[in-house]
This record gives sequence, structure tokens and C-alpha cells, in this order.
Amino acid sequence: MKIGELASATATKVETVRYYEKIGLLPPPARTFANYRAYGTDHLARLSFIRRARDLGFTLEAVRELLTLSDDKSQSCEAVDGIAQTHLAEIDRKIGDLTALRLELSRVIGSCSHGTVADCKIIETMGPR
Amino acid sequence: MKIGELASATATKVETVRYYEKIGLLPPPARTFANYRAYGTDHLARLSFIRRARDLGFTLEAVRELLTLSDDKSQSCEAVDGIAQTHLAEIDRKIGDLTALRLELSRVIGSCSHGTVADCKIIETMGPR
DNA sequence: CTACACCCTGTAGCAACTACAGGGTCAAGA
DNA sequence: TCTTGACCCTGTAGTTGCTACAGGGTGTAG
Repeated sequence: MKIGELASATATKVETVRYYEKIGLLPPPARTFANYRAYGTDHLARLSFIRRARDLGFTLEAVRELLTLSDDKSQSCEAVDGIAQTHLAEIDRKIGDLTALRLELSRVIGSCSHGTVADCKIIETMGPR
Repeated sequence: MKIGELASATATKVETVRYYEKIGLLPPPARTFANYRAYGTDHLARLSFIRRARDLGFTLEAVRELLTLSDDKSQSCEAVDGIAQTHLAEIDRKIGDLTALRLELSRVIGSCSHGTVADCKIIETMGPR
């Protein structure tokens, strides 16, 4: 299959597919006589994996590790679980940060009495103490 | 005051201060004979404002708008409130996205039976359907 | 007088793409 | 047969918000 087909089959942009190849996440496929990339089902599987992991928020570095691990079927699942746990903790941290931020911002907004900028509490909040 | 003093007074890195100047967020200060940047209290106030807005998660573009608005004291607070509301909505969207992601990832992790990679549910989840 | 902490400019790097510019290829319709 | 349009190629630069050098100059304390 050509790059456009692979891309649409995985809801990926063509440029992104080429980018994944460039950074070594997706192996370079065979080429047609016209120098077009020709992908097989193994590429489709690998790209699906990458996309799914990305959808779950894993970084490309984590995806790279997961791909390496998934190639060694006899290994223990421990390392995979570890990467996922670390990622989950990171998501929790982000949610916590955003929730605290949300609270503070909504407090700032709540203080707005809709007058002029001169006595705008939102602007005032950001001024020097 | 010199750039290092301004930076430490606002918990900012020196490079970041220069960066803000480069992108036109902080006006270029006077220079000493030795070509050192010499800041006054107006710069301190402006940088404090920028940092506070950044802490609240506003993008630099939003900060730029807020700064412009805060310069025109007679204007209505409406535009300021609008920017803040938009930002709050964006934070809510992010929290929602992360929460959904968290749920899905924890489900994936929960299915891990700690065997080998061959029958790892985490890896399996990311394989082709 | 010599360390050492500070200052300067300018450029490159980070993540993870995205968007060109400037070309080549191929199948279908007039 | 020609040409239009959709696809493909490479390579580079842009995005956000900094951060980290490299390779210099300056100022002060001991």
C-alpha cells in the first residue's frame, strides 16, 4: 500500500508517517520503481500500535520502548507495566496541576465586577503586590 | 537594577527575560556604559504581570493581549474577562481529556496479569484489532 | 592582579509534529 | 494525445516557550 493509504488507514497524516520513519520509529519500507514507499501489513500493525500508544498519551520515547519490549515476546510484562504506571502517575500530576489552576483562575474571574480596566480585579490580580 | 536582579526578583531565568524582550513582551531597557541592561520599577511590574499570567496558564499571546488591555485603563473589563473565560474553557477541556485518558489507561493497566510479553494485555491493547 | 561572578550576542536544541517549496508520477477524461 | 488533478518525493522551516551553550566582555573582592 502507498503512504496515503497507510496514513488514512491509521488516521495519520502522510507527513507524520514520514516523520516516524525519519526518527526510526517505523522501519523504512520497500520502494516502487517510481520511488514511492510500499508498505505491508507489518507496517500497518506497527503504525497502529504507535498511534494507539500516542492516543493513550505515551511520549514517542515511551512508544519506542514499548515497541522494543513488544518485540521480545518471552520477556516479563513487568517493564511494560512500569512504563504504563509511570505514565499514569504523570497524567495524575497533570490533572492535579490543572485542577489547582482551574480553581485559582475561576476565583480570579469571579472577582470581575465588569467595570473598566482601571478597577478590573483580573488585571489587578496580576499587578505587583 | 541589572538583569540578574530583575530575574531573581520575579523567579525568572535571565535567558527568559531576554527572550521576553526579543519577542517584544518586555520593552528594551536603558543600557549602562558597559552595555548592561538597566531596569526600573516599571519593568519589574510588567515582568511580574507576565509571570503571574503565565502561572495562571495564559499563553504568551494571551499575555500580550492582557498587557495591551491593561494599558488602556478607561476600557471596559469585558475583553479581559473574555480572554480569561476562554482560557478557563480551555483548561476544562484539557482536564476532561486527561480524565478520560486516565480512565482508559488505568483500565489497560488493570488488565495486566504480570505474565510474559506474549500475553501482555497492555501490549495486546495496542495491537491491530 | 587574578579569580570569579556576572553581563553581552547569537545560535541551536527540546517535543511532536505541520506546512510549505519545488519538484516527479500516474490514471482518467476531452 | 494532451492535460488536469491527485497523489508521491526530498528537504527545510515553522510552531510554543523557553533553555543551553559558545565565545566573548565587565566588575569587584581578596
